[in-house]
Amino acid sequence: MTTQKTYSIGELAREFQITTRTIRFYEDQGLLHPQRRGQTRIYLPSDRVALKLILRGKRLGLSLAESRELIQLYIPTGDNRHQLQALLDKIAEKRAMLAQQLKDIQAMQQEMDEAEQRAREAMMQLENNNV
Amino acid sequence: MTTQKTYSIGELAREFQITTRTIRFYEDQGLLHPQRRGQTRIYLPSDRVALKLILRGKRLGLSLAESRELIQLYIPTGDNRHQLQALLDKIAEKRAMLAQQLKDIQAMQQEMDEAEQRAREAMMQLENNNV
DNA sequence: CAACATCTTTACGTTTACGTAAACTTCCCC
DNA sequence: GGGGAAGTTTACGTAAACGTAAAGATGTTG
Repeated sequence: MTTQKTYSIGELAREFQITTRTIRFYEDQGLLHPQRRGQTRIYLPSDRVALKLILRGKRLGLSLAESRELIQLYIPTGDNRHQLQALLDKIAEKRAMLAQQLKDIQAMQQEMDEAEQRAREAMMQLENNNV
Repeated sequence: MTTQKTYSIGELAREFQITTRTIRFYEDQGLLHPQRRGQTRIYLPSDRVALKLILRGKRLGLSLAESRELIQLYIPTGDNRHQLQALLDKIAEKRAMLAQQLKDIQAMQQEMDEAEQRAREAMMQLENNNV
């Protein structure tokens, strides 16, 4: 018997640097589904993974609704063909978004290079004028 | 004499698939600074570039405040050393963010691969059961 | 056993990023 | 010269993602 590790809401909040309010809000929005012991929420490793996905999604500008979709891509899929095709479509859609973001990041990185260049050159100018 | 091209608010809205309300809002937030001919706004190519940066920022999850910072990295920097150092710090900060996003994207792409695999396998199962 | 930490629910407040509507000029066209 | 089409300002509305506060249950520790 493999007993799973469990987490309290406070533990997760500390680990991920968010508030308990935020975690409860994600549950409210259907992104997390913790167990209960009485009133108290008990989180399993799978909840922790979901939380990681949500926060990663946030860093990439996903809405909670979008992250919920993403999480559902991980739920064991005993679906029918129609559902599976919809799933594949969603995956393709997310891929396209990621590809666009990759482009955006590369463009921004290049512009950071150029901005840094300009700043360094302006700094050199100041050095020279001060001799 | 090199006369610059100009754009109306409607032209830009159409080109970037946003509303004029949105463009005016960005001006309100200090992200755009169009000329005026009487009451009417006249946009220069530099405004158009700024708009592109804003929209790219949005795709990467930047707030308008963050995009405003980014845009300021492009303003000709006739600053003093202190300002320039602050500028370099900001650039480094944005770089770190982009690096994190890159990681996030790669992780997500891999998970999309896996999700697609699972979906395809589930589909194959259905095919077999139906023979 | 009193006090403190941690948990709970309920509910109103706040920020960001616009949407939507009203009421008004300006220009162009037949 | 009476409509449109496109521009303007002003202002209230809204969805998303929490923040913040109140009021209470639960556990544990000196």
